[in-house]
Amino acid sequence: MSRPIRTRRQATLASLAAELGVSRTTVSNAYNRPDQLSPELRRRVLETARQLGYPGPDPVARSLRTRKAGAIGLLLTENLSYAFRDPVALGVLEGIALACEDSGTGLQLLPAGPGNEDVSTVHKAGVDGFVVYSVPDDDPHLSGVLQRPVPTVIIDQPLIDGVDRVGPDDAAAMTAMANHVVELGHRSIGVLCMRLSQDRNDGPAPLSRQHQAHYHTQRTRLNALATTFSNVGVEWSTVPVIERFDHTVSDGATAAAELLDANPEVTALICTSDILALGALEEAHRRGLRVPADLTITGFDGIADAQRAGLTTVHQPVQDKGHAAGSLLLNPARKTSTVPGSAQVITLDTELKIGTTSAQPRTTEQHWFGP
Amino acid sequence: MSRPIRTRRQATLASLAAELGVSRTTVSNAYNRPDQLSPELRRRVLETARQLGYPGPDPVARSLRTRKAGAIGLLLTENLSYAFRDPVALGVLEGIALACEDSGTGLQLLPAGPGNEDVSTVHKAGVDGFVVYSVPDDDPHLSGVLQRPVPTVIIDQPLIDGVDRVGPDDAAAMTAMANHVVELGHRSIGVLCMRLSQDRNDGPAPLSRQHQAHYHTQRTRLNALATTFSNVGVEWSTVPVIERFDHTVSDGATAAAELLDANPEVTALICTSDILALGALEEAHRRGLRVPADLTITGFDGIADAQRAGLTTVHQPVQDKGHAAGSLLLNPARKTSTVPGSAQVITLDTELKIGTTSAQPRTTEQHWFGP
DNA sequence: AACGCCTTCTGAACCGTTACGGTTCCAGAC
DNA sequence: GTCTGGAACCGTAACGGTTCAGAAGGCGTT
Repeated sequence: MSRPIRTRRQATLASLAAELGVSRTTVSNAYNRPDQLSPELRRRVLETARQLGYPGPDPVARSLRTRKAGAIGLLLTENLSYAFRDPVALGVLEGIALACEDSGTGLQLLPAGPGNEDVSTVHKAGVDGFVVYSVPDDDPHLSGVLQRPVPTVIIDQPLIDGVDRVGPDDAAAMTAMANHVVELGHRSIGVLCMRLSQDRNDGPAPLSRQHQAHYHTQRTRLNALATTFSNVGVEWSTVPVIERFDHTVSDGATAAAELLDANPEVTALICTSDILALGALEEAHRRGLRVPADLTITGFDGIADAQRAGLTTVHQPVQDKGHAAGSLLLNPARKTSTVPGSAQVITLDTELKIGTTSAQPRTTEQHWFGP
Repeated sequence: MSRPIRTRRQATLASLAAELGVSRTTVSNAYNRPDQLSPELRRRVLETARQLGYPGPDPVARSLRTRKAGAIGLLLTENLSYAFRDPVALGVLEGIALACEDSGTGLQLLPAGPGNEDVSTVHKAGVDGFVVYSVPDDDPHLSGVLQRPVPTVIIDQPLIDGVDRVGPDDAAAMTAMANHVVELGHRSIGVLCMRLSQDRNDGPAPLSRQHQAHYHTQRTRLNALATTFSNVGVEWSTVPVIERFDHTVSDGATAAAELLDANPEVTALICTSDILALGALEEAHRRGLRVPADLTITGFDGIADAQRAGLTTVHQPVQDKGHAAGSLLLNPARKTSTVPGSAQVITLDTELKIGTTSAQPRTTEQHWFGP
């Protein structure tokens, strides 16, 4: 197998047509509509193309004319290492890719990492639509995407008027988790959460920061916790919330350490992700705390490692999430998208999974206060 | 934040120019070469663009004119689930993505799974180059890629004249591993290998199949084993080689079971991948065989799980491999590519890692035969 | 002989942009 | 008062296709 000889200048459909003495239309038809010309002529066209080293119609020129690129873009404002290492992100990515494969569409990963302030990559991407994942509310790349006259689906966050969205009902899911912890009797809790904004803040997240968080899902989950616990008399402003910028197990561990050092009275640690919870679990073991006897730990996401660890968590179908987003973008339901305000929203089912890391608090004396 | 009102027909650079009473060139310059026009006019252009809902120059038209798509394609003839689950594939993918991110280039995953006989996706991808990974010698998508007048880099396999390649020296690496096993004294060995061809064959791979394997790296690794062991008097045709189509730990386990059932005399199991070796390890434990006392097991790749398991293996830098391939494609070294036969080849270093799964065979009587 | 129909092929418009090689204008030098 | 040089802007010609409305010719029907 060897590559065709590159002629002085690449052959084009026009030069091929000239060589054959037929019109460009005919050559085009030879590739795209075989029924529009005689088999004999088609054979000749293809044969001559081979001889001239003509590689077939140029995809870009075709895209310009047909207004179809045959690919969708994925906007992910994260380091690639995150996308390829985090189980949740990977599941979502796989789901999107699967949807693309189903419809024979390419999936273009856009280079829009945190260090990249250059929005032009979004403007330069020749794609038929965008999936947006794991992006803060105020990301400049996102507004670049929204300017483009192509359909867009946002996964999880942010929630933007008129733009399709796929995601779980975070508020309901976290409320269910909070209720579980409340019903077990915990009133002294701590929270570990993921990045709330683009500016790094590894440490306590005060109320103000919680409220103006640029990551919608984190904000929503914290709100759900705040509401539920306030309803049972826990003053939310006194609940310690520790934030971590990076999302690794060891970050979960250091966050748990930080929280337990400052608040040893805590009986339950609610984490907004399984990764953080797994780290908390490690730290608890390191301290000789028994889980759940001494400390209840809960997660969010339902990743495989969490299941292995018996973590009490909220399971969400990450692969389905990606697949739903891809399908929404690629499928003919698109036709209605011209009607304003008709954005589609797909809400995914979540499931509260009670594992072996949650139980009643050991000391329940504090509940016998009261009137 | 809300999307701009879609006018009857999308505004174009030309209509914007008409509206402003300037030439299209000027509008183009407003976006691409701010220094070519006065700040005041530029402001007016951008302002009017906003009013008209003009989203900036169309990326596809721009690509046609500039002959740059700003993205490269990744050809991977595998199920996406493989790409996203297999640690080696994931590492390679990450490396490629990192290289793309460095240069602000998009990475387009081409839908070319095993079920997809349609080569047109390769022809329709508007990209500036291709990275090819994990593709058999005779794959039709590959020849489609090679026809395209853009640079291509192949990772690992196949080896094609005049096409750039990045990969380890599989023969040398596997020879080193074979020597290690030979030096330990093993003469009765078995081999577990990955898919040799597109047609599924879960079972023994006879010599003929080994020789006409369409996966170059597997062929090379088997050849290295055959040569080394032949040199010490082991008749290669009697060495059991068990093939698995899918590449999972449990496939490794069943392959090991199959091999050990038929050849209980085997003292060392050489696997052409860590995943298979990890499966073999499982199966050995299931049978109560102690590793390495009763059975030596070796892998290939050096994935994280293998290190954790203490596997004796060959480590290859998978992420570097992807990164090297991406860089080779994207960097200006491209200029020399017109000279025929000047394909670049990057050979990556490998390292034999002796772990705790290889040792001398327990019964060495058989060595005391001979003159 | 006129008519309609089918097959096969063509001509010209169009997709939206950027590269290229200008022209125009005006301030400042001489 | 002419010349010069740079800044600002412009017109034309691609870039490489697809598409649609027909033209030309052959053939069967009435």
